[in-house]
Amino acid sequence: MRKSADLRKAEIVSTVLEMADQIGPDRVTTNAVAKQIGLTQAALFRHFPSKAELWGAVAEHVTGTLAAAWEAALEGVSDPLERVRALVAAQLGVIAHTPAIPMLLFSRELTTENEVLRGAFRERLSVFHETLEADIAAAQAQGRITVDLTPRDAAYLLSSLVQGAAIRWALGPRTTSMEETGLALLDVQLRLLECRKDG
Amino acid sequence: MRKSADLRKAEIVSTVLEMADQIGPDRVTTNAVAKQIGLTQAALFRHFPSKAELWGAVAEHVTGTLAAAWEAALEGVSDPLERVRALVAAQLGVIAHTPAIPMLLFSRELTTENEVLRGAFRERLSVFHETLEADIAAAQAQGRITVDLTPRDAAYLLSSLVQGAAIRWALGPRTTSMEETGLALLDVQLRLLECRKDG
DNA sequence: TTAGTTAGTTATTGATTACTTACTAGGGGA
DNA sequence: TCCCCTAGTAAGTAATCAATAACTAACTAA
Repeated sequence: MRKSADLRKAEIVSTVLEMADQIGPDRVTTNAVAKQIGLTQAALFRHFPSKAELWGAVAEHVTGTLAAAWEAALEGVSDPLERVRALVAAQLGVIAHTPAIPMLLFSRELTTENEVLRGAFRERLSVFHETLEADIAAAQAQGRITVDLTPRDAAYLLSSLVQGAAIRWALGPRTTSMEETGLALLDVQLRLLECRKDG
Repeated sequence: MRKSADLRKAEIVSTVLEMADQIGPDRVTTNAVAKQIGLTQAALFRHFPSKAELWGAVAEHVTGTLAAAWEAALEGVSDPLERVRALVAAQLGVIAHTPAIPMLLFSRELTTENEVLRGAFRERLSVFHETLEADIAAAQAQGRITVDLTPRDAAYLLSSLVQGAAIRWALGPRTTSMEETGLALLDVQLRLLECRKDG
């Protein structure tokens, strides 16, 4: 079936992401992608001049999805503690919906192969970290989070929580919901971070 | 230079680990390894019947190193809080010394390709988690760690801390010492976990 | 109706992969 | 000294990879 170039490009990108999760990013060959979609291998190169540019489009899609999820999560939320929770929850949600992301971070296409993509990903993750840090600092200023630690360290602990949950889920049997277990652990960590009222 | 088979095998395994870190696990071809050592590619197959068995030896070496590090760290340490710290510190140390480990967890050789290796790695990591969990429970019984969370969740937080530190270091510029920053963050998390004396 | 555009195919390329076969050299033990 | 085991080499193999070339069918606008 003949599709428009835009639709086909989007289909290729999403197929690459699916297959990257299923068989690993480096196993995603042009032939495998084409077969999965129902095209010939050569047809891919009508939409993307090289495989590297195909991976570039995939990376752009992923970083765009992340940014959109953060923006949506923070939409109209002003309470710093709620913003922290919303950010982490959004991150967990995107990873759960796009399980190839953790593997992608370590794939050769985004690290060894393409230094630009590696930089783009790192920059995006540092934006996440800085946003987290700022809201934590605000919560500390309100006396809602303990000042026993720096906002930077608290942000590291929270982003580590996401990464740990993602790793366990990606490597595990994937029976449980990553989002649920991640959010449950987030609640535990936030309770530790909150200033205790008891004596 | 002609070496004994045992020495050569060990040299091949350690070379694979080094190159896996430098260029990524899937980029480690038999040709690249042979060239790095100064042998012909065919010589590798005199020591390992297939590349899969070579990766098996690498995985065995890594899991063995981890187990040895844990044992050494816990040697003669009975205080549960100290054991927790020693375990996490040992884990950070091994990863810092063998930086290919995080990438290895997501490589096709240990996930898609070889289901046995994947299982071996997961089992080893769950042993780490259970040891951590037991010592945390002991520390809680002593009233040294808050009972606000389950030992399981606390262990998840600590292993996530290691994984997060490893990821940031592996993907980052690697200017700082992973072990130092990891240990510093460990202190922060342990302080949050410890029962507070103030009111 | 027709001419141009574009998504698609078939067939093939050179490079690289893991792996094999047949041969060689070198060192230690008798 | 001689011999034999073994680490190593030279020269290939089939399979698979990304990419290219030449061609075709389908859609669109004039």
